[in-house]
Amino acid sequence: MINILTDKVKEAVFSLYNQQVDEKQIQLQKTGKDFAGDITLVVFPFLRFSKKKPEETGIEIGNYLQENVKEISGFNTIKGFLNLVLDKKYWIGVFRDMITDPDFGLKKPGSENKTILVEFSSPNSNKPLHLGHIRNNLIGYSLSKIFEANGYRVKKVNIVNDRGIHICKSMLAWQKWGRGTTPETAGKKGDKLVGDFYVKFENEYKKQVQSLIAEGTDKDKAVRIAPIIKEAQEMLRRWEDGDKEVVDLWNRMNGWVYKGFDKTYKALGVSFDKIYYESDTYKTGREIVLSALEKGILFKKEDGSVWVDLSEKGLDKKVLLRSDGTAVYMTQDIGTAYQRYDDFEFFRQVYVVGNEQNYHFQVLVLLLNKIGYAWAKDIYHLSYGMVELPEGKMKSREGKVVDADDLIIEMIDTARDMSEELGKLDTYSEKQKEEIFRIIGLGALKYFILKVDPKKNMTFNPEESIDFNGNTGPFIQYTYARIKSVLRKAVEKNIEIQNETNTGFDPNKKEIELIKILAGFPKIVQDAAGQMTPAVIANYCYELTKEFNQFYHDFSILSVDDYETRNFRLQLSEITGYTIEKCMGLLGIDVPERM
RNA sequence: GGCCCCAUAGUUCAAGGGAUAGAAUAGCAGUUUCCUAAACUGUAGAUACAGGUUCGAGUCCUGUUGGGGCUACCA
Repeated sequence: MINILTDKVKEAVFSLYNQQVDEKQIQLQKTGKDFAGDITLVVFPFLRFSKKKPEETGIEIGNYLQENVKEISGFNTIKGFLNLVLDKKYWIGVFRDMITDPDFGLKKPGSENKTILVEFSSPNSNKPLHLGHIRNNLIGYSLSKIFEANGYRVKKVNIVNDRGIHICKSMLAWQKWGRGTTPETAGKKGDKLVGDFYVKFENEYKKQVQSLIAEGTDKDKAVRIAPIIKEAQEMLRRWEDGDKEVVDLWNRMNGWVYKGFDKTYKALGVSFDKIYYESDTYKTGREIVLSALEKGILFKKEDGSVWVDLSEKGLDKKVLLRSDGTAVYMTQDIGTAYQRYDDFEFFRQVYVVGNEQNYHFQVLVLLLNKIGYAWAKDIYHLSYGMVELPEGKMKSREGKVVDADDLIIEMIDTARDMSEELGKLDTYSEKQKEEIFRIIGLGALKYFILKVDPKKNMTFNPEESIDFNGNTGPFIQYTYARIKSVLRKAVEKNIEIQNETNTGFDPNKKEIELIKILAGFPKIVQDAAGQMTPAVIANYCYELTKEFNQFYHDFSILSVDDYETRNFRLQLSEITGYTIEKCMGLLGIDVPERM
């Protein structure tokens, strides 16, 4: 519709004022809430052509459009705004499209014939997942659904940082104080157990540093020479040499962690098409760096370390291989990116990584470009904001974190308490009930996080986030359950919904309003992909839900005698429920049949 | 020190340079003989400060203040 109007406005200006206008000057937008009309044209840009007052210009263009566009049934102008009213028949036409096309708003998977890679999660293998990872996972997962809905082939990938000093710290602490503990003997998830040893290491390390300082060593030196950190570094060297004992322990403990991660991923409802491990990709990275060094793209310092100079781009020099030849984070990321292009020939690669790594990705892209990879330009860093707690930033070293598993359980518990109190599910089996509690609890958590624009920092207040009223997941789920309930009642009453709507049918204002919102779904799906934000979907879904609740409150559906009205309202309810389900699906949120 | 990001009701979030800045929550006041009241209705409350660009600025530019991040031969 917007496209048709854009052309017609161009025509109008040409025929009225004999001027060509640039499409950028044609601003068509949704009419504001308190004004009559559906689409508004901003006429200010045309004043220099018409040489008339804004209102007169608006009326002239309005007249032209009404005569030449059959869907326009009227218009009004207020100041420089031309509000166009679309005919009810037009809206009923759109409504029929929605009803006949179950995939309304969604493109066929793979119709774009382009592959987008979405990297998310990217955990370290030395500690459990926390709230920050939850935001990361939810954004990444939702985004891949949104890309799919726009017709792209999507590959969800994860990179595990399984190599480096951090994992050696956990390993060392386990050797020292573990006494052979395993997740089984400790009765603990593997990632939790390994995380505990990481904390043990850090505590001991801190102690050693403090006593060194007390003995008169200065702080910087103490941090470097504490015996336990020396041991950890030695262990890392042995790992890089392939020392069997170290590698075996590394494999064993990582295995525990992955098992734990799998549980958390499963509980969150996210999955991956391919998991990369830094321990595999860092070697590729090193080869690339070495060959680039030969070509003179990089340079070597006297001590043998390899660097890239990005000062011409306004950035610093950056180390790529240490003087002992070992790889750093950046080296590994070069290797991973290369590997992925080799695997998938992506049209675009989106990294869902926190904004504290903005600099890292800026360097990565410039570097890949410098090395000569044409696909470097197709890399996009979706830099999401930090999740803060009301008392400030989470600090994993100080144990000030919200654990992912704990949070999920807490949300489900709250859903259970609330549901039992309301007592609407008393006739269901325990198993059925638990499934509903899970859907609600997770829905609350996911929606709370995804409704915020990824780019922005957000505050997570544990008390407020478990509120299930207002702009929340459960509010939307509740509306869905009510719609389902009405549809079930219709079946009980032997009322069959006919898939037809007479163009002569005259919906009331609220019904038209709902159709208008429903008709906006395809654009929302596109916008969400374009702006790479699930929040667009969440806010749309909330708006739709609220509108439906008002309709539901004000009008009867089943008890209407007039066949046509009742059938129309049932269709409207069905399509609203279906659209809610699609939206929530794009967010990775399930909807319950009842609650 | 240098570079980057952010600042909207008490609080948590919205607002592609466009109309009277939307919601939610907390507060106050209401709505259940009727399809699920986890609902609906009403009420009050905000663009950090100072300039500038523009017909028009929460949005763009400059400065100030306040907050966060990066600036490792950690990942």
